[in-house]
Amino acid sequence: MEKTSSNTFFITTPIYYVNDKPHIGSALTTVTADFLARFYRLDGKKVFFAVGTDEHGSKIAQAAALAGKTPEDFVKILSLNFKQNWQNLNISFDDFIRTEEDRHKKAVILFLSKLKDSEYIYKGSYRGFYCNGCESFYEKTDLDENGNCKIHRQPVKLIEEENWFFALSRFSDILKEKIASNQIYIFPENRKNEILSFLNQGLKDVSISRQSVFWGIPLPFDQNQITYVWIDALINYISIIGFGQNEEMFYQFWPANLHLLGKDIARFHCIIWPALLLAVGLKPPQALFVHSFFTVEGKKMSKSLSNIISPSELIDKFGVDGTRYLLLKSLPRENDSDIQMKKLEDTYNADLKFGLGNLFSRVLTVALKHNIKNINPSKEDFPDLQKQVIQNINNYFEAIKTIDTEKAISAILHNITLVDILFDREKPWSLKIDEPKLKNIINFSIENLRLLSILIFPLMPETSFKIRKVLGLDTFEKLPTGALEKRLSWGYEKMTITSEIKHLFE
RNA sequence: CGCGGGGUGGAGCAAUGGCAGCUCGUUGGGCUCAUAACCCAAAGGUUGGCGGUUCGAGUCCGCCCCCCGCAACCA
Repeated sequence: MEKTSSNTFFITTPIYYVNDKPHIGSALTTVTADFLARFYRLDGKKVFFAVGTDEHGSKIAQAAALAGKTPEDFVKILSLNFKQNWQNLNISFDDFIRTEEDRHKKAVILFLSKLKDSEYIYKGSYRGFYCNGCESFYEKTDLDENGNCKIHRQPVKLIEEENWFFALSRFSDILKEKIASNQIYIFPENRKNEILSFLNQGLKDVSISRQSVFWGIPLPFDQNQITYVWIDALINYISIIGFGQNEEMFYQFWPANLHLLGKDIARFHCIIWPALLLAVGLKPPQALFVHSFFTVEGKKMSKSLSNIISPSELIDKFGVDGTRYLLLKSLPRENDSDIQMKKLEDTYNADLKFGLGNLFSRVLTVALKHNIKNINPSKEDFPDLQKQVIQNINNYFEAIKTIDTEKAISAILHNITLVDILFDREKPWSLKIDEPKLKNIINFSIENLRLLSILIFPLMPETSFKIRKVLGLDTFEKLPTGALEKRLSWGYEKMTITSEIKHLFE
């Protein structure tokens, strides 16, 4: 079945496993998704932006027991923590799904029933190394040099149990074809190539259930087996838009336009998930963006190194918008990239405090010094520079198509520089009030600020609003189709400088 | 020889075979409207190594060295 509307945009982040805390990695994915969601709302799309938490599995059950809580109470608190973190980062999600919610469980049960009805499910046996302490299975590669569990340093047992299997192997060719032809568009390209080369080796079937786990969703056709958490988790992408419960909404948004994810979970999303969907007759997602990881001061982020940076640490230092900006500018695409506090501070100062912030102050100070409050930009205000501004805006749009946030930001910075150069060249502060050039300079600069306020909105919504308020402009989070282009045209509206100037960034 | 990506000034990146550029940082100068801000300039490179093709190679070819990603149920 086709999507019922071509104007919708369904975008997701992974649902985060509640056993880990939110860190700058999960914040990175989430902020990037928010940037896109906000952009597409401005661009006239009907956006559905989904986030959530993954709450099942034996690890959670153990952690809950350790904390002396029931799993239900335990995950509720942890899930809320994620939600609050995203709210703190001003994430404009449209819905937040928890795998413990009834609506999700219902969707999982329906999905698995359909899967069972397909010819792709069979019973087989699963072999793995079982650690009593962890109550979970490991692969050989997960064990330490003595073949013991890394956490408990205890010997593990090779256990074989009956599981239900999904015939993933039968999807190799169809997936290859769809990915190679970009019907399932995986990018950046290196990730697509990786997935394709993996597919070329042929796929093995995967087990979709566990016997030894109790915290999860029982299979509808075998109550003794619990749905394997990954299968459970992936289904969130359809349960959140009403799979099996709200058909109208579901077909409005499915297939997803874009799944965002980190490279660690590329396989599940690029192979297993599309195969599962195809098995039950649903369309695979249209696009998957796989980003790379941050290292911190040259080292992998890990609990054992205790070098994990939390979003709140960055917010304390750089504010919400500053944090969003720095994450987006640092988004690692093809390769991992290194985060260093010193560098983040440098970037914050150069781009925000002394770039955008300083520009805002100097432009408004000069305008008010000459008592110019009413701004009416025209095509005659430095047409050569206008051309460059428009070129940069085009570059910004192009960059967003490929989720190249660094390039999008670079386009914004270029427009800031244009005004700084103009000021230095024309020295408006020294001009007399009746010199016609003065008006052109102020017009150009303020109009550029207006355009910037729109361009930065998806990145830094609060800062955008601050600028607009001072310029006497309305604020908005979504626009009808085609309206963004109009609003980005030179001289779209008159402005009146209304309030006192405050610094944008401290 | 498992598959794939890459090695370019201190950092991050860019260059259909045609003067090796951009952003940040550093240094010097200018300016003083602006948040020690802004503008200009300079320094800084044998483009990982060796060889080859070519009038001309970061770019093409061969060999070598080094880094990184992926190699399945880690939720």
